[in-house]
Amino acid sequence: MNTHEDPRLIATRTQAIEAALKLLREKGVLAVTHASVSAKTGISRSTLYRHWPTLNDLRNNAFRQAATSPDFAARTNGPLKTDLAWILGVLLTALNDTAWGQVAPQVIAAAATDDQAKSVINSFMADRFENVREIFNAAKERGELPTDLDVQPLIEMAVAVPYFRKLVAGLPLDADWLETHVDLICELATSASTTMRR
Amino acid sequence: MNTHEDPRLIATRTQAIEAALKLLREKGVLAVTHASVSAKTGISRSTLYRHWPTLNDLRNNAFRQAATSPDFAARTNGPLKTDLAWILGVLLTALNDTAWGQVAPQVIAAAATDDQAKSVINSFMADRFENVREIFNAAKERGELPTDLDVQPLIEMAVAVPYFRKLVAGLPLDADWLETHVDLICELATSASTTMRR
DNA sequence: CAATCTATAGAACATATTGTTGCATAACAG
DNA sequence: CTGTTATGCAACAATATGTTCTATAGATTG
Repeated sequence: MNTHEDPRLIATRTQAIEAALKLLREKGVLAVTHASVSAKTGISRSTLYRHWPTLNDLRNNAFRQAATSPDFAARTNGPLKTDLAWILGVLLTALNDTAWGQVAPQVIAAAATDDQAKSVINSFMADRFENVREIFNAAKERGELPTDLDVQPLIEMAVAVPYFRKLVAGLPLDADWLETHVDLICELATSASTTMRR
Repeated sequence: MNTHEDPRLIATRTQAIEAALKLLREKGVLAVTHASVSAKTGISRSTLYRHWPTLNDLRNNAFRQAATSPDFAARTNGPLKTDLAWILGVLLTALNDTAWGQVAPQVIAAAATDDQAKSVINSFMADRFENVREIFNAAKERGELPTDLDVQPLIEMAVAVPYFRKLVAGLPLDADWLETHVDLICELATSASTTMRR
């Protein structure tokens, strides 16, 4: 029975991933190679190849690490605007100030040609959608929104704009923008309530 | 005086770019190299290096070609909803069915590490913003919207969501989605008119 | 047309990246 | 203590990315 893994495996993995993430943040995807991680950790190149047979394997591991590091717990105390401002503020901080912000563009980049990277980004986004959905659902339960309102398009708008500004348009994410954005989403949620039912 | 360029230069450039774009669409960025373009055109590798000294130079040239191919002329006859549905329909078609749709993710990808690619995507997006802005401005002139309405956030929402769905979330762009999206943007434009002034 | 540039083709060379393999050594598990 | 397994090291191979040189074909100018 192998309930416990060889401690050497664990040590190699954790050290290598840590170094890979550091390289990823500081010098970009291209700087993450078996050779560079080897140099940074002292782990031999051949060992790294044994753990991650290809470059994409190695890099996607660093991607996953970056994607799981930010803390995205939603608050659902209400009112809607407060909760939305909170979760989008967390997203803003994550994009501006954490590893994920530096790494996300590179994951999107890799996702264009690599399925592992695509799965990293897609599952990350699914979690983000869920965070926002919880908030809308809580607003429904409090009676702030009608229960049959279709919130999916609202969720996408809430999350799409910050990513678009950061990744595609090269525009900044600051407090002013956030306030306007939250106002618009709330405006839309309440005004659309009269028309947008599913 | 050199008002006319050597026809050999022009021939080389046009053939190489055409081949590069084809490779870009069919096999992805990674397939665009001096060697592959040489094989496809018969132009010698050394000549290609003379025209585009680095891989990025070569690829960005193909990017620019893809970015200028779709036709994005805005219609501003009104009403707002009709014009918006038109321009976003053009964008939908471009992302689903043209070279740009296949290439855009790879340009975004490259933009993460390459400034030329960043400039390609940023100027492309600036043009898209302008298309939508014309439509809102026309609506203002017709009196459909108050003249002091701040349309920038609306423009960003209109354009951000399709790109986000395509590039980041891996969601489809279809007619149903388009209709909902246009409705929401119009809803927001008119309802926000009471609150969102600049 | 002749003389002179200029772009291209082709091949040889250089270097870095991305792995692969075999073997000795060190660490672990029972 | 004994077999098993992960690691370290060095050598090797294939490919990608350029560079440089020379001969030739094509363009331009007078």
